[in-house]
Amino acid sequence: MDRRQRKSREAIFKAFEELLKKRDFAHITVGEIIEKADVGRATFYAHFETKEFLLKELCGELFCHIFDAEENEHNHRHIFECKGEEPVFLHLFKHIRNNDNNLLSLLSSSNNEIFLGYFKENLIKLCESQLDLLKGRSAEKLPEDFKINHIASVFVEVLKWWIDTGLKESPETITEYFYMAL
Amino acid sequence: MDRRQRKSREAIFKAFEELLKKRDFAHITVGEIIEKADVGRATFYAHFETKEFLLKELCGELFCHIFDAEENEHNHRHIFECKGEEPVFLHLFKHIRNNDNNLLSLLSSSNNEIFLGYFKENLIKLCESQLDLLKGRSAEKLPEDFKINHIASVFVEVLKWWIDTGLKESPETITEYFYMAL
DNA sequence: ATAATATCGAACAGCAAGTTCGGTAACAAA
DNA sequence: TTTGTTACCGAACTTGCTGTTCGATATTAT
Repeated sequence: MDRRQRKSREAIFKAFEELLKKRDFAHITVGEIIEKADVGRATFYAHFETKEFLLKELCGELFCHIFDAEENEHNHRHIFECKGEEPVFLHLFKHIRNNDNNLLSLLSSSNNEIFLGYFKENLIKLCESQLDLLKGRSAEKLPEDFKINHIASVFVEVLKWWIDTGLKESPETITEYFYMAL
Repeated sequence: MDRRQRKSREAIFKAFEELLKKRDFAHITVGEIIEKADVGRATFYAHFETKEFLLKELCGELFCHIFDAEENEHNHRHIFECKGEEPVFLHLFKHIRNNDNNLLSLLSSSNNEIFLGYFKENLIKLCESQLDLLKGRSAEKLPEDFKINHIASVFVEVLKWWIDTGLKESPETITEYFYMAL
């Protein structure tokens, strides 16, 4: 890809992320984005059809980097590789509190619902391999798709509570809360 | 209140609800609302500052009728009074499937996240009196505000799943699912 | 009957979205 | 280095929606 294209694209993404931390998505204008990114109006529309497509692509990159990296080549370390023995949900809580990929900033903004929605979508794929978490609980006999959805839902809701109450607990403690709530 | 005012207000609410069933809130225009409601543009703005205020007032009326009626006088039967012995959550599931107050239509539309958000807000007040649902479970030792939030969250997520999968279960069954998932 | 007021309808300014186009600068390949 | 291509700029433009204004009309309450 042309270096100019890459530069413009990156500048737009970066400006957009900055704005998303501080303002509702609905109230962000293309004018603000291109001013902060310092690119021309026509350039923006050469890259993205609309504001909505920009958001979609941002989320795609964001969660692709976090969740889909496990299918990559061996030279690329992703979120689930770093400490193979730790429970995957503890990993997630740790990386989030670390603000990796700027995720915490976005989940803490007024746009949290948007990003939590994308987050849950990707989480569901992961939860299909975690059904044994419900072994021995009253929930064990529920329909499979209900259980998958339930695990992902509880994770997202615990995460939301954790962020809303100011990240007071350690990742280890909040992981325990998560298991207890399941 | 002037009869004219009441008529206009009702017409606007009704038109707005119809549109909300079929279209994203963000893409509904004031022009569409007043055309469907058959009122003048100035009239709309005499009643509501913006589209957003209209939505807020609609939700206020909607959930006030459902949740806050228990503080009313005795001659008004609300959602929690009709069958005093039934569990309150079963009541809720029943009334929702009944499409009382048009709630199911709104929760099934593309605007479901908006209404589920308001729904959860109101549900939390109710859940403060339902903490004994977690007695004897692993979740019993969690912080109180966590538990309240958890019960409301699971209810909303179960409700969402129920609607998304086409209301295939009876209210009784889905209530059991809810208790098993807690 | 009278005074108050809600409505209408049409026009208006303001703003943001998305398009167009000619000129300029950066790029990649020979 | 030269040449053809491509991305960018910037400014002007159309379009569509928002929210306001105002005089005229019809409805309401007293």
